[in-house]
Amino acid sequence: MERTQIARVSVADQVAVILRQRILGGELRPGTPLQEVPLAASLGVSRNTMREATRILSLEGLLKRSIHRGIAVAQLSRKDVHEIYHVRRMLEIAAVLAARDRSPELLHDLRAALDQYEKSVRARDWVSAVSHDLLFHSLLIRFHGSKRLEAFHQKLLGELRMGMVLVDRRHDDPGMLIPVHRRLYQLLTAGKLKECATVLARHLDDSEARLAKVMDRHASAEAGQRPARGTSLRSPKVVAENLR
Amino acid sequence: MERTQIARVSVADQVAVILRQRILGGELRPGTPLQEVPLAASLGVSRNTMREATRILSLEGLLKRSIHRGIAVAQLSRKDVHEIYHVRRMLEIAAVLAARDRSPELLHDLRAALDQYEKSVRARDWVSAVSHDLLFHSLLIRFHGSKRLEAFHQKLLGELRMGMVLVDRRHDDPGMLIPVHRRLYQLLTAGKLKECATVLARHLDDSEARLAKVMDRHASAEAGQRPARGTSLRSPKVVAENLR
DNA sequence: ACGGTTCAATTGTTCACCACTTGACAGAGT
DNA sequence: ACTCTGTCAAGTGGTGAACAATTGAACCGT
Repeated sequence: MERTQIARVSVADQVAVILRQRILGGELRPGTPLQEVPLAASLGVSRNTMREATRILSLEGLLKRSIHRGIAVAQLSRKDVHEIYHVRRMLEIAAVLAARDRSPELLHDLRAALDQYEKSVRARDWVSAVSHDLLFHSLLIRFHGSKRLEAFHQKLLGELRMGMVLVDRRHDDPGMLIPVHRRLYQLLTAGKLKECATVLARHLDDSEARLAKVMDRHASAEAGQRPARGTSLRSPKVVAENLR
Repeated sequence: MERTQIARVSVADQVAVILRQRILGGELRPGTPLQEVPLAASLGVSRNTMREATRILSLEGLLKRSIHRGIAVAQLSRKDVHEIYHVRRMLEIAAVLAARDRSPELLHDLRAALDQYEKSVRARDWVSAVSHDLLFHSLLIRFHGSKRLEAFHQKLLGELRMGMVLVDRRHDDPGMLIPVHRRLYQLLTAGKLKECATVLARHLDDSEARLAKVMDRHASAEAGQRPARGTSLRSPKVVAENLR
């Protein structure tokens, strides 16, 4: 029988999904302050429900709550990026090395992610390309056979993606990564796990370096435009000017 | 100046802390159904605040929410235990191997945890003993230098501890683990990381086996007392009988 | 014994309200 | 001009009461 999981999710969860999409999709950029009342109104839910949703996302690390000061989309520092890549290296390499018993379906999923990735790149759909790039890495984690690790890794990728939305795709070619991923897949199916691990390690190093570079460029460009202290969460003046 | 971080936590967070203590301390046993209204009333907070707290704990894995069906203290299966130990092995062993640059303060904290552990065992304070046993392992993770890994590991230990509260301490001697921990500490300070890692691996295997054994015994004992299906979350009959 | 119906209990969600904190602003004092 | 201080509006934290939706036990007729 087709076990179509009936949509049995609370409104708060759905709101969290929507906000997550907007953040990860780059619609809500890091640092953006959010106000409960307008946000709740814009989605047609109550303030309490919105608060539950923001609570979820703040525990995921996508939003940052400062008590009595408001909520803002989280911002990744270069230190955060380095930390996340350190953990990714450990988890993903260990996953590949643990891939002795690789199920056909998992390999099939990897293949599908790879194909979708290439397809998106050819179609110049960068958002979809990044998604399938990261999906490929998520699938690697499944070799561990641990739901908890999968969830944790997914959370890490979510945070990382927040840093990625900043990058200017005109100066960065996601298509470059196609051959590496394809190589990883081939080595994996061939059972050459150690070689696969070393390629993966280099791939992650390279990936981190590219992201760090683009973040540096972004940070220095930003420093010229904004005050050094960063924008405060509250800004009555702006509101007042909008009312005029 | 003394930067005493002023307690700046929301009520919901404090409620979460209290519930966490009760769950981890064994006061609220796995499977126990919780009702929002009485629980909120017992702590003197509103239902909304209590819902925020339960949301936090359910995301931590300590509570399990079934929509419209209520909340219950989560229950660990043997499969969960195995999974958690698999992840622990990976994280903790990697941490030890990464302990080339071991700071004196971290070593000092490890030493302190060790001492406290032994002290608690001598005082027959099992709850405190378990706490410091796990604290020792948490500190190991700090060699990674990653806040995110620390938080994740902490979450794993929290879940694990929920399984531990079931064990009957009369049939299990926590003091047995003292020499192993002491050995780990010695090897670590001596810089014999590889040897330390193998000892740690065996320690974790042993630890898992002991917990699995005691959980099996508990499960079979429970099966004789309760209906096979497990208790349902709602039970109006009981309430009605209490009112008579 | 079986299958459908009723119904009270509980959770999900909304709403209105108040307390408290924050940060901008204006005026006093130097 | 500069700093300090009190004021004030905006916004979040938290409460309590209401209503809607769902569940599952009890009931009922066959």
